[in-house]
Amino acid sequence: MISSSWNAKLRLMEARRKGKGISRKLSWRSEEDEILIKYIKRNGLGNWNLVGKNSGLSRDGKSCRLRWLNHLQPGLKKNLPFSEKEKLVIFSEHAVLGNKWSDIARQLPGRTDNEIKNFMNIHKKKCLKNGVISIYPPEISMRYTDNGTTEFPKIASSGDHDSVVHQLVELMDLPSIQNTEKDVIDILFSPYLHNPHSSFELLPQPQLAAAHQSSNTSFNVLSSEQCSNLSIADLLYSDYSMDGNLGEHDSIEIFLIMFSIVGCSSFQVQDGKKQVPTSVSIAKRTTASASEIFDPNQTMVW
DNA sequence: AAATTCCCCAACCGCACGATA
DNA sequence: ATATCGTGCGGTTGGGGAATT
Repeated sequence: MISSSWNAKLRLMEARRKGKGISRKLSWRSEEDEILIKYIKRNGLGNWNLVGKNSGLSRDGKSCRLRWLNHLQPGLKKNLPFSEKEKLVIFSEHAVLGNKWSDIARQLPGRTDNEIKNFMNIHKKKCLKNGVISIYPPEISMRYTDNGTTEFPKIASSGDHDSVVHQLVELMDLPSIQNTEKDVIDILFSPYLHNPHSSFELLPQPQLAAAHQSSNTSFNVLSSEQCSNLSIADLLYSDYSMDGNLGEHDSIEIFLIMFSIVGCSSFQVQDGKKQVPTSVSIAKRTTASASEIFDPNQTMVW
């Protein structure tokens, strides 16, 4: 067996020879793969830290685990591009689950979470580059827009605000309230604003505005017109945030629902009157998924 | 042909969570 | 109740090959 410390030395020397200093990332070599495979065949899967210590590899348990799961375990469809069917599953699941890569991977035998994550990240990047607003194919997006034929509840968006809010209250089975927008927003928000374990980060407006200015990648600001053409899933799971003045006829229902799911960094109630929020920013979603928030028995189905 | 930029993927990092001592 | 350990997850980074200049 090749001494692992000697291996490490060789690689260090190689890195120095290349003039790049010491690399932080060390690619796995075929000899290392063989050692790991042999070790697991002999000892079975168990304590990864012990694998790191006892296999003779100069790798920690985490690194061994990752290598095994993503590259060495049997049954992986390595080097096979995603089929169209697999892509559809990814988009479809992502539209519902968001960045729950491991959950999505469980729907696709032979695929790993890392693979799927890379695929979606590259896909999102391409969409952004090509000016494609929706990251989902039309057949997926359709399910989550109010023009779609399924699942997502329809609310007349052309109605006056009170009627829209009233519909929303009925739809969400909210307790009887005055049905003003402010009341609705208060109710939708309260679990997140007052829950110490809330997974939503609420950015103050100036902070978000500063983030917009200082970053050209992490925030992609959409006009409200663009927003109203997007599916809910896009709004939730792509890297968009919204910032801007909402007009009278913006899709208030989308925003109200989004407030409840995503969290809203700020809204204004002007002159104490009920008003469509005039200045809205949506903070980035972190962990909770829509299905965790809504009772599936309720009218709203995702 | 050489230098530079782009892009993809593998590897790493930090954090959260559950089990156990 | 608390500390520690092992595991799993999602976000991010860097190496290196491909494409472009």
